[in-house]
Amino acid sequence: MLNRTDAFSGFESRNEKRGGGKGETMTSRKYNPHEVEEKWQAVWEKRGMFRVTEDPKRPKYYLMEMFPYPSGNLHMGHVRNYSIGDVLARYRRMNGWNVLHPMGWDAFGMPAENAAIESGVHPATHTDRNIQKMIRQLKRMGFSYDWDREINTSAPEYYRWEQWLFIQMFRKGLAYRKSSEVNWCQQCQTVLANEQVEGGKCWRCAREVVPRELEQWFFRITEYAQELLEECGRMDGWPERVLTMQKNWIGRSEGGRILFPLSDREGGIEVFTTRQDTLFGATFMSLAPEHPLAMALAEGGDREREVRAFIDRIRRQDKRSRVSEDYEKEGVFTGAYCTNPVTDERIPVFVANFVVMEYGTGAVMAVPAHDQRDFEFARRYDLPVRVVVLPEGVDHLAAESLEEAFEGDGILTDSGPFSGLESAAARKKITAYLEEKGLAEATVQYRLRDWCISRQRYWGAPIPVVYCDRCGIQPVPEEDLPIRLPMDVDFQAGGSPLAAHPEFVKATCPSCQGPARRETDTMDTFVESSWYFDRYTSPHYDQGMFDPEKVDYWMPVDLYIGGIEHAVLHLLYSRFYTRVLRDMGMLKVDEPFRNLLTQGMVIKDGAKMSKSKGNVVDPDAMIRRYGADTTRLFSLFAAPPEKDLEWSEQGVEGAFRFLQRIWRWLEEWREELIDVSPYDGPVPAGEPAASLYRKVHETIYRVTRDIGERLHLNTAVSAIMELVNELYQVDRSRVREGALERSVLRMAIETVLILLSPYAPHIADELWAGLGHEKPLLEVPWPTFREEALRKDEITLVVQVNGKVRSKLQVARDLPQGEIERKALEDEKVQRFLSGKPPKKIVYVPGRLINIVA
RNA sequence: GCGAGAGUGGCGGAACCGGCAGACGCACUGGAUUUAGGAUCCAGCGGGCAACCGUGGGGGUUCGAAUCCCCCCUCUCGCACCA
Repeated sequence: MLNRTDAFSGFESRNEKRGGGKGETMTSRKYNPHEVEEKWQAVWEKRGMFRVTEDPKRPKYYLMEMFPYPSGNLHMGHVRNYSIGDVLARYRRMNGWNVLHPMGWDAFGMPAENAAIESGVHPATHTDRNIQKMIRQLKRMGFSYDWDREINTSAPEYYRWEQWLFIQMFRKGLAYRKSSEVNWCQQCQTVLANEQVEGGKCWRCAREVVPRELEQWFFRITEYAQELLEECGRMDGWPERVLTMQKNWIGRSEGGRILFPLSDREGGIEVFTTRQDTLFGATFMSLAPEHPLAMALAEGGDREREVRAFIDRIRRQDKRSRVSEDYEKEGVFTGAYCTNPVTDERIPVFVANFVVMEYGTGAVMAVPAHDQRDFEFARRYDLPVRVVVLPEGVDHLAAESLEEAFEGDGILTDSGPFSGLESAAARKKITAYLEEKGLAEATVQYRLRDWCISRQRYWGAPIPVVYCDRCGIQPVPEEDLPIRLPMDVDFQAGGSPLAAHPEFVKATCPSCQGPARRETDTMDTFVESSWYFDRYTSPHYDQGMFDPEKVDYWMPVDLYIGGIEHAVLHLLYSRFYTRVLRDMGMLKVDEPFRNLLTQGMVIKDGAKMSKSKGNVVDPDAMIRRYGADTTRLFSLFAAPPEKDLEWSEQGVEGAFRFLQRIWRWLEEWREELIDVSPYDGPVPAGEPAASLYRKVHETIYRVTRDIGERLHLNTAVSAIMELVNELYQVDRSRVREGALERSVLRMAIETVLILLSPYAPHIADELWAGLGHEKPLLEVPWPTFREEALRKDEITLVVQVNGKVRSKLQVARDLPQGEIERKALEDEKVQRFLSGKPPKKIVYVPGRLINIVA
């Protein structure tokens, strides 16, 4: 363990013998972060400084960070995320905004339940204990949360409204039940979310996960696919990267559905294709092994056994390896044929391992000449290849000598009346032609699938429905909400504890009053996080999900900060939920998050911190050794927010040194400055006062812009450091003789403290109070800079010859161009590089440089 | 394969809209102070003796390019038999 005195050793001895040198004796205090931080945290709490209410007189600013799962341990990723948020929240407050900055707990989820299975501690107890621990950690970091708005998603007061909304969604058909294939762990006897399957294995017991067909609850997110996609194009406050990921995830393709009638029997096979222009080249059909017709077509024929064996084999294969890159394409002929609707040819129907049931119709028209997969398949099984699209400028392609499919658009050939058309036009015409015959329709296909929200787990919000043998699925009456999780459950039995709880399962049908069976699945935890930002606006409201007036005042969130790992799931679900609530008349906004900041990971030794790599840095240890201010400061200074941050112990030392440097400077100057008021006027006459004054205003300008506009939190720290370096250059004797007024010096150090306060609020408040101030810095207005202080009377002009810097000129800011040119040409160094030749051209950029072209 | 982002000293990173490359910090070196320093303060710190050369490599536009354009290389992330 680190020794606390290590960090302070410099002070211990220094303090003993301070006071000599400059003829003064003062008892100086050493910087003890713990003392300072705990003191100020208590003051802030006592003043209730972080509480916020609606205020029509001030502009609102809703800033939040993604809430954590209460694991019981704050990690560096949290520290970074919340430090970024806290700087911005404090900055906005000091600039006059009414800032909502809440925190809560994404409290449902598997880890608590797994802990219960292993240790016997109830998930609720486990979760509450963890929350208490993390609250202490967050408070110890000094984050400015309004704790009165704390949300715990596992509280019945919260999930009650989630159940309520579920019922509304059920009534509108937005929540529905269907059979689907899910990840099933045989060891744990439960469904696993996709993100809980690691490399095809259960993340807990490492047993192979198998697909299993189960009835599940879904939310109809696909209903909003088009709107969710379109809005991506207008969300200028989100990183392009995230929008692209969402667009890809939604995955819109325009195409058509085409019916291939079956030969020798009733019915047909419907395919989805984006390449209607290649229809004349479709020489066989491929079905997914899961396709209902796959087995049906083979049944009774001589290929039945072979087809069954193939389908069984493929379906047993792990889904993951089935979609891997090196998966070899194979298939089996079903013995059946269908008819190409434009050529009237009989084409064989295959079952192919690379066709997936989940996309389109689970059936693909195979065009080997123009699709690489079909091409490989055709070569392997010796199926005909027919070229029907020629690349621009090519008038013939021999199918036999083709080495790969031509997948581009081109000019149609061998396509009956459509030959000669361009691909794009042909797609439309061929679809229209078949539409008339009732064999096709133009459709849009999305990759996005409906959101499966049921989980066969205990620690989640119960889905509020009952099953009645007579009346079917019945939503629970609203007055019976919340459907509470029973506490007396057995976790050791395996399987879902709710299903094994007879009193929970036993229910009455709200329709016929007869006996019914309660749903024992719980909701995906992503459901809770899809609306918690609405709930923060009125967390104790008990008449509905949230108070309509308050939600209208605060929403949308002005800035949302979190990790990129939620780029699709959580952020897409929240966007969906916001629209559902809007369409129910409960919200007036379309989008929940106006601006999104995705912060980078915290890494150590080049890798993400993880227990298995043994490179975890514990925030508690950092606080113990350096304090919260240093921990915050380093995590903000070492990299810009969006980039990954390499944790460096030496870097942390540097941040700690910087804070000590400010502390020490004030120790040395306090007596000189204690009775002085800060200078508050125009640029003072005479040096060094004017220079220091300018530096102060330049710093205000830079820090304000870096935090407020550019979100470059790291460079703002650099700017403050520069100002502090400048303060260390101040010559005490010049102050004594009056060349540098004490008031200017006082203004400078006060500015340092104000600008620093969002980053290191405790030490800033301590030193601020030490200067005699009563109010904490959070209640002090942010300083403004004077324009005229940024304009220097005398500027350094760069002099280039042929684009290379050769000299510099000190000139008056408003010196006319002619004068400047004359001075530049007279310059000795310039003359050397001109070697007597007259300049061909002179480029003058006012205030910046002059370039002489020889 | 497709899409996005990135490549700058020994390291983390600055450099706004094309105008002094390397701010600030770390590491390192020297000095001061000190019984001592792994503390503090001050100074130095891309390469090269120099002319000069330097922002992944090559070309281009421009008076002038880390920044804009074209080609290539490398890395990171996302998607990926999507029909």
